[in-house]
Amino acid sequence: MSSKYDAEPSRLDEAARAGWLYYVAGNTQDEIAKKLGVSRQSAQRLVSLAISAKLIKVRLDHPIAQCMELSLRLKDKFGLQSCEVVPSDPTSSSVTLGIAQAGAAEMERHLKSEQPIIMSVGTGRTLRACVDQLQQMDCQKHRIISLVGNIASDGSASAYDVIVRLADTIKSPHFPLPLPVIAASVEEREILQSQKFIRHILDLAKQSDVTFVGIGHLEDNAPLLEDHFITSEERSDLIKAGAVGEIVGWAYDAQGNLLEGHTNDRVASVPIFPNHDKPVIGIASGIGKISAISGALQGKLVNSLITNEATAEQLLNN
Amino acid sequence: MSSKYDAEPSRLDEAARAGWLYYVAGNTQDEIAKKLGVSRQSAQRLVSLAISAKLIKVRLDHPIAQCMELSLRLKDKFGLQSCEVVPSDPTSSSVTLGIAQAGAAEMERHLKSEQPIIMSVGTGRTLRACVDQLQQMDCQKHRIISLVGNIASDGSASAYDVIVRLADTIKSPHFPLPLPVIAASVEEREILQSQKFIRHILDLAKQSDVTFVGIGHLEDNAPLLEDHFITSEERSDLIKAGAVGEIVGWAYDAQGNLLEGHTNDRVASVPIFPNHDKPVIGIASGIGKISAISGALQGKLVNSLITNEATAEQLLNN
DNA sequence: CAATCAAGTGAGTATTTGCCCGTAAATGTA
DNA sequence: TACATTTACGGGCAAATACTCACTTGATTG
Repeated sequence: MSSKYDAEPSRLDEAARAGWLYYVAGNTQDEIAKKLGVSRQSAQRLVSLAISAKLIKVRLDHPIAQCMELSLRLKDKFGLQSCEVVPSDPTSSSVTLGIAQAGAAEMERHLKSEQPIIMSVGTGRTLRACVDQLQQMDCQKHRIISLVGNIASDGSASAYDVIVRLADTIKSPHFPLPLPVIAASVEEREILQSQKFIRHILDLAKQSDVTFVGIGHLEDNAPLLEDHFITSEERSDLIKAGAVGEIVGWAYDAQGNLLEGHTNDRVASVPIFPNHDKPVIGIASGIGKISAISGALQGKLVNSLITNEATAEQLLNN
Repeated sequence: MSSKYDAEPSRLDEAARAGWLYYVAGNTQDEIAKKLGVSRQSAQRLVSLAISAKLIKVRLDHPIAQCMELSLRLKDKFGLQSCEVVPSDPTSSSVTLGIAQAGAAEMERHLKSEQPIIMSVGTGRTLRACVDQLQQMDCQKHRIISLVGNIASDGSASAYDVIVRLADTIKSPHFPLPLPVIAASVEEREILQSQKFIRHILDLAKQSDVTFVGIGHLEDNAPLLEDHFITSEERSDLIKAGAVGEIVGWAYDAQGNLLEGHTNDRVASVPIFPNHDKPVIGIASGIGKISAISGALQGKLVNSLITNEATAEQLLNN
């Protein structure tokens, strides 16, 4: 007679119950307190725990006119397959506010497909925030591929381990790319990528039905730099060569042309091709990323975009 | 800035924006009012419009959520006073897993009452499992009544002696029903039930503030049969007459109508009445019991239910 | 053109919620 | 064991939110 149910319901279970009663069933905290047999204050704590534990996920399902307009104009200007613009909160400092929910919604849209699909993903803070907003699903028939290695130059795994977290949430078979982001040399990259199982992953990535990538800038606090995938010198070289941004490690200039040479000779990520016919969705926002996003759009490195209002406006004034 | 893209923001758009700022960005209505340039009251109206127009979608990402939704739907479908659905553990074969804890919790909730109460209980494996989960309490002011006799046709006491065990755990005065479950004849039932102290118990049972019963099926391995309260022939007769389940011995059909005649003429248990105003809580789970539970719910023989996820889903697909 | 009506607004008010803080229980430490 | 520290609890209160009501506006219509 021993089981996981014997244990008194964990605090999180209670929080889930309280959160459900509050947000879904519309009870007041007093009613919840009565139903759960606790004080009102405890009920309040449970509800707020449900929020802070990310049990509660809120989404807005409406094309706001202003954002619609921006989205249309962006599609027009850059020939995008699709574009979603979420409202900005001018007073919030969070970079991913709203974007994360929209990205998660887009991912879910694809994951709900009846047909088995191959979804490939990049990495970074933004994608990670999206994945954190995903709801639990059972997607055993789909396959998730990582476009980018997760090993830093010091051998540690990346802090923004998007693919593992993603696969965990949606219970999909997944294929991380056990490579450095940028190999030590051209030869090393060749050797690493010629391994049979790596070739298999690269091959799967090519068949992707949908791709989600973040867009990295190359300013002082470039993600590639902060995560120690490139050195400060390498960044300077890239800047001198005209680089404005990077996608899964591949650096490109203001027109979205992939750079020849420099670190691009050693990037071990899955190659990216402009003008892909399947959806390649860039998720990015922030004024610091304007030129990086603009470049990616101009070079058609991505054909879909999820961003926010403020960023969209900047992109259009560009 | 005027172009084909311009669309004046409709009220819903404003509502969407307000809802977004409120729920996603976490602004207060005052802040929203300022940002949208309207009064605080208007902001409040926009936010509530966003909810009532279903623009805002809240999800709870936790196994409990599923159960709460099922519970709500069951309440709706069968007009129940209350309904609790506990998670199913697909890997466990135990019928009472989780149910027992939930049932015990519900019992404790009532037993904690300051006012002296009368609680009546049926019998069976499920109720026994609930009672086994009860914590020791001191409930001398309450009274516990058995709804059903505990004597089998061979004179032995029932193996699932719920009431004694219950009273033992909570130290309450208790009133077992020293009768067979099903008398040998209509006359015998009359004689037995006319005894003064039996009448007293039946009378107490009528005053019950809360009632807990199991729900028995009438398949091959029907509890009534296994415990030798009825014979195999009697079961066949019942089935032919349309019986799908029984509560404290009273057999009923798929619509929850108590059968006329058959063993029901001789059942010595406390009578049960549909549409009771006090809580009558059925505790049952298992796919084998679906039609029995469904009948009990349709006929309002119980007005509250404790079951598990899998059973709840079946009941709703019915 | 006045009457009617639907929809929206702000003021006022009741209810609900968030949070501080002192106390009590649980947990960790010597 | 005794003591320190953390954790949880509930009372109380100010802030935030929901609701009611009387009024305005503007469109519709007989």
